[in-house]
Amino acid sequence: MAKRTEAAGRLDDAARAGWLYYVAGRTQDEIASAMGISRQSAQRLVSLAVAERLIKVRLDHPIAECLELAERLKQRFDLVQVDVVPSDPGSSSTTVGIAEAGAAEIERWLKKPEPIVLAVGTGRTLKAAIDQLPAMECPQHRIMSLTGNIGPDGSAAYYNVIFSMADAVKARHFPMPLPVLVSSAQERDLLHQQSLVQSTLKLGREADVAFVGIGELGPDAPLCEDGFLGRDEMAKLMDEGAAGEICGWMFDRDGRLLKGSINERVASVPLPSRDSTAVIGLAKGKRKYPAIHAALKGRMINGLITDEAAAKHLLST
Amino acid sequence: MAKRTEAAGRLDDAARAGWLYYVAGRTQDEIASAMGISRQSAQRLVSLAVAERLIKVRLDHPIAECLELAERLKQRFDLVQVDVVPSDPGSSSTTVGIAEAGAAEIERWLKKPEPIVLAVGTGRTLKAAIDQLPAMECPQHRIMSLTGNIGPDGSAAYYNVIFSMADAVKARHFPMPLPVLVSSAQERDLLHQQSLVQSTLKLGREADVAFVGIGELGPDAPLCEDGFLGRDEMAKLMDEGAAGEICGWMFDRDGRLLKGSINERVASVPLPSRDSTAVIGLAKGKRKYPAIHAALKGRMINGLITDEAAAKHLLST
DNA sequence: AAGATGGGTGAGTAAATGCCCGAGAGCAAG
DNA sequence: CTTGCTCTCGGGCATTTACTCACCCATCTT
Repeated sequence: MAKRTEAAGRLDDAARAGWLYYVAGRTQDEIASAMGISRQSAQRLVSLAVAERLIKVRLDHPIAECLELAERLKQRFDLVQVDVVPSDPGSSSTTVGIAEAGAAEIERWLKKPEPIVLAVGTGRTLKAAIDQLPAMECPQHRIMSLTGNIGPDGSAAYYNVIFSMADAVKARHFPMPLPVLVSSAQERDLLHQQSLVQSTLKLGREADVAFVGIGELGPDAPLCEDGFLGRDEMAKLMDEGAAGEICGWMFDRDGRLLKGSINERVASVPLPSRDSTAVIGLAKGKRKYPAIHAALKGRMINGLITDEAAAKHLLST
Repeated sequence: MAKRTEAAGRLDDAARAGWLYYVAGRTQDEIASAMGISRQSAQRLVSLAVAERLIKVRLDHPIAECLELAERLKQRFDLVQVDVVPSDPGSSSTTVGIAEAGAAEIERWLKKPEPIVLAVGTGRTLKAAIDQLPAMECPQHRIMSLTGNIGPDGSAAYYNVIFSMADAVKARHFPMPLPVLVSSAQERDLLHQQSLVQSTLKLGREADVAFVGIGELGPDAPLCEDGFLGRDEMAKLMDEGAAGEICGWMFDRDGRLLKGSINERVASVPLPSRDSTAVIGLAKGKRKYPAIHAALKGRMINGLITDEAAAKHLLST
C-alpha cells in the first residue's frame, strides 16, 4: 500500500522531470535545481519517464517518399489505408516506428464520437502499438479480440493485447477466453457454442475496423518460440505451402487460407470481411515480406502499416 | 518553385532525421552516416525538425495538465515559481494539496546549505503547509514572521506559523511580538521602534524568500471569523474596493495597496520586494479567486502555489 | 543478529550534443 | 573578372547527458 503510493510519487516526479525536459526544454541541471534533487537523479527521472512510456514522441510531417510509397501500395493492392514509416537501416527491431504509427491510427478510430466496434489480433507488433496509446476515455466503443488469449500452458498469453488496450482507453472489451489452437475441429465448434464466445463471435462480424499483426512462419517464428506450435507441426505447415498467418489463420503464398491442416483447429474469430470492415495489418521486417505479400495478394487485409523497406520490396515484386 | 521543392526536401530530411533521432532512438552520428551527411548537418536537421514543430512530444500522465497550467501562469503573470496541484473536485478544503506542495517548496529552500532568510506570513493555508514539513535540522537559516502573532485578545494568534515551523526545522526564528492590527498609525510607529521589532523588520528586508497566504475579504473571511476585524470595519473596507489581503495588507482588485484605511494600522513587516525576494503566495478555492487575481495583477507576489481549478480560472480572465 | 538483496544516491567519466566561427560555394552587381 | 553578399558546411570546443562504479540504507532471510 505504502509501497504503491511511493512508486506513484516517483512516477509523478518522473512525469514532472520528463515534462520539464522534453516539453519545456530545460536542461537536466535546471530540472535538478527546480526539483531540489541532484542532476543525476534528474537524469534518472527523465530516463524513467521514457522507460515507462510516459513520454510519447510523434513525427508530424508527411515524408514525401513515404507518402508516395503509400499511394502506390494503395493502388497496387487495392487498399483503403496505407501508412509507410521511415526505415531505420541500422535496427532489426520489428516494431519501432510502426508501433507509433499503429497507435496513431488506432487513436484516430477511437476518437470518433459515434460508437464503433474495434477488433484486435495479437502479437508483438500489435502489443507494441497498444503500448503507445495514450490514456483515453472511450466508453462508447467496444473492443474485441479476434484471437484466443489463453497460452499453450493455460496462462494468459504473452502478447495478449486486449486487456492492456482496454486498460488504456477505458472501453468495454470482449476477450476470447479460448486458446489460439485447440485439439480438433470438433472441440473448436463445441467451445464456440459457449454464450460468452458466441457474443464475441457476433461482435467480430460487426467490427468496423480490425488491427492485426501479420505473422511469418518458419522454425524461428514467434508461434514456435512461444510454444503455440511444435516444430514438427510447423514443418508440416511449411510443406503444405504456408506463407504466413493472421490471428492464427494460415495462408499460402497467394493469400489463400489453407484447407484442413492447422486451420481446422484455430479457435480465432473468422477475419472480418474486407467489404464491411477495415482490416489493417501491421508488419515490417525482411522475414515478414512473404507473409505480407501473400496477405495483400489474397486480399485478406485492406489496410497496411509498414516501413519504407518493406513497402519498396512489396512494390518491386 | 524550385525553391519550394528544395525547402520541402530539406523539411523531408529534417523529418527523417527527427524520426531517426526521437522515434528510432539513434544518435546523431548514426543518423549522419545513415543519411550520408556530416554529424553537424544531422544535428541541424534534428533541431530544424524541432523548431518546425515536426516533432510532437507529449506527456501521458495526469500531472501533464498541471505543468502546462503552471507554465502558462508563469508567462502570463511574470512569475518565477508556480506550482499547480491537481484539484480534488469532491473536496471543498482550501488546503488539501497545496499544503503538501507548499511544504515541498519550503523544504527545497531549507535544504540549501548556504544560509538564507525565510519569511512567512500567517493563515490557515500556511499553517497547513507547515504542518506537512518533516523534521529537519537547519541551524544555518533564519526564519522570520512577516505578521504579528498576537491575537486580538492578547493571546498567541491561532494560525501563528512561525513557532511550529521553527519547531519542525530547528532554525533560529524571529517572530513579530505585535498584534496584526494596532489602534492607530502612531501606535504602530511607536511599536516598530522597539529594538526587537527593529531587528525583525530589518530581517524582512533581507529575506530571500517569503511564503504568504492570500486572504479573501468579506463578511465570512477568516479575518472576521477570528475577530481581527469587526464586521463594520470589513464592510467599510469592501466599500473602499478591497479585494484581498496578504499579511494584513489590504489591496484592491488591481492589487494596489489601499491608501489610508486599515492599512495605516497594519503592524506587519512591509512585503519584501519582488525584485530581491521570491514572494510565494499560497491559495486556492473559489472564494479566493478575486484576491489571487488581484495579487498577481498588482505584482505583489512572484510565485504561486495553487490548484488546477484556480489556475484555469486565473488564465481565463 | 548477521548477512544478503534490491533500490536508490553521488562521483567520476566517456559519449553525445549544441553552438560558434572561419572557409568555401553560389550568385548578383559592378 | 572582381567584389561583396548570403548561405551552408564542417572543425573545434564547451556544455550537457548517459553510464559505470562504489556505497548507503531499508528490508528480508537464515
